[in-house]
Amino acid sequence: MTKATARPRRQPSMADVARTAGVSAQTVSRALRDSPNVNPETRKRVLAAVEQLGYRFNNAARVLSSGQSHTIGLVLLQSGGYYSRSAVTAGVEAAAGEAGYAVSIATIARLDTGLMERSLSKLADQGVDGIVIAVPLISVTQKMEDITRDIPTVTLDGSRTASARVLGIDQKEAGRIATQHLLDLGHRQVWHVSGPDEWIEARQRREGWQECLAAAGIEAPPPLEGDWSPGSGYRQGQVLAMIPDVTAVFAASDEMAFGVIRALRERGRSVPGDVSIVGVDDIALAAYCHPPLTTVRQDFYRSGAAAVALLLRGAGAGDSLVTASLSIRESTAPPRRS
Amino acid sequence: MTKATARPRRQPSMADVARTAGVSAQTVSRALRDSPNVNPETRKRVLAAVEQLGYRFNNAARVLSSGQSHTIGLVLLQSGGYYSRSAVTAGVEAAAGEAGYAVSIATIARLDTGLMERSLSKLADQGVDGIVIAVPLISVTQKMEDITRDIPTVTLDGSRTASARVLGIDQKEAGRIATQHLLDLGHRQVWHVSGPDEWIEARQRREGWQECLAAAGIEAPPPLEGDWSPGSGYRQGQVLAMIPDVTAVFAASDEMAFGVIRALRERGRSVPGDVSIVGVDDIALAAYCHPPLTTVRQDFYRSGAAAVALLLRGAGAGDSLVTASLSIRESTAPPRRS
DNA sequence: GTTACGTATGGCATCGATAACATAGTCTCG
DNA sequence: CGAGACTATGTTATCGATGCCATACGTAAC
Repeated sequence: MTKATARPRRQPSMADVARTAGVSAQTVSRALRDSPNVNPETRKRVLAAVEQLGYRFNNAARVLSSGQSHTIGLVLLQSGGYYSRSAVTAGVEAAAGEAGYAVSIATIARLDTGLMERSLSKLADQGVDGIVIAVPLISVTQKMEDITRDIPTVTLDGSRTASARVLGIDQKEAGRIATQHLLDLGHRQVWHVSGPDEWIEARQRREGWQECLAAAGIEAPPPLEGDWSPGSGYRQGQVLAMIPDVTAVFAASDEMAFGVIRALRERGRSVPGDVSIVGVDDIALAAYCHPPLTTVRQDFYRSGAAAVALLLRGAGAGDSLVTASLSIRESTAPPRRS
Repeated sequence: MTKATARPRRQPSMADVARTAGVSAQTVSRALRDSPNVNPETRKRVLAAVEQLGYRFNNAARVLSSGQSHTIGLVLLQSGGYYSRSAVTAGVEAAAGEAGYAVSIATIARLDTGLMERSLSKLADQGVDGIVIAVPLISVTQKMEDITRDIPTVTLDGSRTASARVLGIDQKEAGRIATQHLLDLGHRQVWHVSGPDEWIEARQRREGWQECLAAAGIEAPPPLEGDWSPGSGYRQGQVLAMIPDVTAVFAASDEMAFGVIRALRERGRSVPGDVSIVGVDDIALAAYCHPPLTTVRQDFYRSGAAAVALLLRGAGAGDSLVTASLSIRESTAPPRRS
């Protein structure tokens, strides 16, 4: 080991590398990046010096002088329940990482405008180059406008800010697919357990359901609102169990769907014998619980990745909503002959 | 507005604020942070100027001059299946946020030493002040040693690096609790569907199971290895279904447990009538699927938070393993009289 | 044989905040 | 009432990399 042990632990800087390699700091900088004009021989010397000293560039300095943080911020909701969360995260991180970007996260405990403002501020303070909001925007304040004006932002739901581009999975389509499947089986009416009304996803799925029923000339029954959790599905399932002629239910999430199923069975209704149920998400358990759940699968991973692409490559790639597809399992069947 | 509108959109700097407030930049800096010695009057002027200009501090500059990034890195596994992931993330982010730290994430696609090295490098390059590894370390390379020597690191499983402090949920305890519950019900033998062997969590749960059986004077049957997913549980469940005298199974995750249940039922074994099953995690669906699953609940959120505390407050808080508790539901029952 | 241009490299200012030191006042106490 | 301590503020150097401009040397062109 040639390294002096005197200095306790200062990270070597570019100047140190330059000295070791016998060139200027500027040349080191060039050699370590693009650099159309660096002698291959020189570059080799520089890289050797880097290796020898264990040099690691200082991100802060780089950001300060270049003005680019190469970091994008991701706003998430803390709620453990919502399945798409981790898939979106993974997609964002993968796409960002591939482009050489880091991902910094800001979690909000619940849907709240104040918390949202604070998260965006936090990310803005960190100097992120772009922001992906994976949470529905319930309202857009002046402060949020200010931030998203300066920093490119993509929201993953259908809400719109002045400057935020919008990307999202086509949630209406999910509602339509699910409902149509039940109608195709022969059901005359389809009930709906929706997500919380603040969620644009929830509203869109509900609209898809309504439109599909309307197209079939059916008047939609009042939707029952849940909060995505199995427990809320269970509670609304208890309500549904008291209504005699329910034969088909579309739940806005798989977890709620299983809650509904449990409530119905406890009240003596069989699934799919008496009632057919469709969920949304296609969580891993959907195929293994009892009964295996028919559900609408959506590619959140891809959607997260697309958000980043949109952010980095600017417009262009955009607007292509990731589409939904139906996984048909045993929780749906034709209605019993009456 | 005294500011010239010529400059299109440069973020205002501290100097600008100082000028507007009629003080020096240093005073602004002091006013905006701790600052025991700033005249309240002056501070008010500064804050007014900040407000007026829409000043937002430049993180990179702050990091560069202070040497502290106020960011901690979090290493995650991309696998959607593993439930604890999002809970840990939330805990880490909450605790970090409270302490004024940002969280930067690095996801690895699978357990692989090379990928792990790259993630750590990435985080080190970003200049994080600390790292939380929420993934089992299958092996520790020289490079990883180098990085974790410079940067305080906490791993959330039981593995040890030279300098990484270790925090973790007591996984052995989880295995013991689950197994003991089954023995207490009167079962004479408990089978085990484990997680992948690279996971320390999996090994520890298996050890807990083995020790518990040993303490009861029972020779443990060979464990069946899964990968945490419902599908792997299903496949091992098919194996179990072919063995006549299986009456109790401990699965190392809830998702695998449901896979096992499905396979057993398809082969005509009822749960809990013929076979009792215990899982681990207490996912939201555990209480609502059929049958409701008896499972070992562990507080991953708290564990993530504890990791951050350990990182920031140094030692001291440490070593308190978050403990496990049993949620008893309908998937377990005494064995049928034979 | 100049002019013009391309390549490889070095020098210096700069990004924006902070640390360390310096400097006026103000207060306290023997 | 002058020394020492404390308060509030300003000055200057510094963190580490990059942008811009300058320079030295070839080399192709007219």
